[in-house]
Amino acid sequence: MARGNLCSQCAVRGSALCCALSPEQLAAFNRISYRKHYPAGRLLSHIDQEDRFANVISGVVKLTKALPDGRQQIVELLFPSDFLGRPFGAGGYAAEAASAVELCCFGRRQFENLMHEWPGLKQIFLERTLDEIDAAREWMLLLARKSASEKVAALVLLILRRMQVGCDAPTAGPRTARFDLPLSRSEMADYLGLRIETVSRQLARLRKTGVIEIPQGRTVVVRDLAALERMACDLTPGR
Amino acid sequence: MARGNLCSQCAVRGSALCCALSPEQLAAFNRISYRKHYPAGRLLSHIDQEDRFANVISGVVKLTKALPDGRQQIVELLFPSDFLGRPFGAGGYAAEAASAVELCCFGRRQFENLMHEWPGLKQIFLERTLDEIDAAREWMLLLARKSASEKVAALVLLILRRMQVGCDAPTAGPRTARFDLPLSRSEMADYLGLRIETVSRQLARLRKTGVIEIPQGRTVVVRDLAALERMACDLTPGR
DNA sequence: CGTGTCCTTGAGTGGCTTCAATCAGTGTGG
DNA sequence: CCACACTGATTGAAGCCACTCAAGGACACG
Repeated sequence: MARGNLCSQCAVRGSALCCALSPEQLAAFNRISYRKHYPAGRLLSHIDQEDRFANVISGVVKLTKALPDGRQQIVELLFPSDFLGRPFGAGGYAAEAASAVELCCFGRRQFENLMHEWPGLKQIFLERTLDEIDAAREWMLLLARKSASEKVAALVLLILRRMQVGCDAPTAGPRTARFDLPLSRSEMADYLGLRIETVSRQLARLRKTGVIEIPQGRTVVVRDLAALERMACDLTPGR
Repeated sequence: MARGNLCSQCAVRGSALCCALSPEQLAAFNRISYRKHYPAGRLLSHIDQEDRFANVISGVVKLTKALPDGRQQIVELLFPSDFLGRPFGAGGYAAEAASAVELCCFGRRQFENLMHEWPGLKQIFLERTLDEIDAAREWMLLLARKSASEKVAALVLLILRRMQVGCDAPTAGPRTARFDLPLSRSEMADYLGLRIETVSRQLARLRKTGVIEIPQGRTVVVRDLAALERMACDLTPGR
């Protein structure tokens, strides 16, 4: 729990909610926030229970919903600069660190008050929330209508896009890329509405057709990005 | 297009976004809004294209997303008092009247400006948007993890709950209810991620087990609400 | 009475799941 | 250093649920 970090030097300064804050506001925000590290697999539910919210600084967080009988579904993946928490209401999700995670934490009430004091903050929070709805609906389309192979291709593409933001952002992305999946096969299945074996088989299929390589467990090399986009029925042209 | 309707006497006065408005604000809103009727099946996309938003006053509107090859999915159903439109961004949905619909329309820019002028409006809009996310994620769980019979039961339950709001709202709902489905079998399938034949078969199954009756096409009588809730894996106890 | 739409029902198929075995990688203890 | 256990991933075989294709019924309309 390291306080004293300077928000102005934060890795997600320009992309998280805080990008809407003036220097003075940022200084005020700096005073009420603190950083915290979590290992992969750690439950973050206490974040909600202790009335805390957070920004993801590094790593990936998964939000899951479950049925009483154990069936479960990841309903969102949070990447660096994403917001974690459910203001003005309950929630009902479980949050868990999918990889090692660094969070920027702050009090629920404090944040809600700041939103009322600083209209710019509420505005950008609202816009992000609307974007989240768009993303959720896009995923509904995937869950309901896409085949297993389309689903897996779409997920690889999603991770590729979200991970390479920040590291390097060439105007026109490269046609090939290498990265590590932040999810286990089981988590991929939980996000895609599939079984782990199906995910494995579809990844093998992508590998056999030369679209990707999997030199080692979680490492993926995209050989043919265009083909991957085609297979994913991707509609969002390189954001 | 009937102007001159009094917002203060509106059927959804207390439940739509406008519930956050003071009498003066409501009067101002009254001046920029007008009512419009649409027959079932009419595309409402122009609402977005003409930079207009709306509240649903009566009837049901469906929001759909589609893949290039024609596969499509209803991503949300809008009931009376729900908001139609996507402020601060694109959207990419098709809106269509599922039944005969009456809308309360207003200009996009005007509404966005009002949100900036009246913090209470923006606040309630934000809260509703967050609720929509919760609903979308609940539906993701359904689409990805529930069986066909669970899906159909959940949809009947959803419609039952959303339709009986307003007409009669006993504290503890009755254990039996009768209503008309605002959706065709085809639309039910589009919302549940199923085929029309599967929906038909599962409805027949519910009928044969005595949980519901279907005296006529779209008319449903729920005989055993508790059983229906059980079959739907329903988690939200009578809201 | 014919035509169209919507819904139902049946038969057969296929894609994903289920069950099960194997493999690779890692850590542990003798 | 190696045997062993354990976890995560892969692969195979069999089964099932929802899909596909197809026919027929119910009802409204001209």
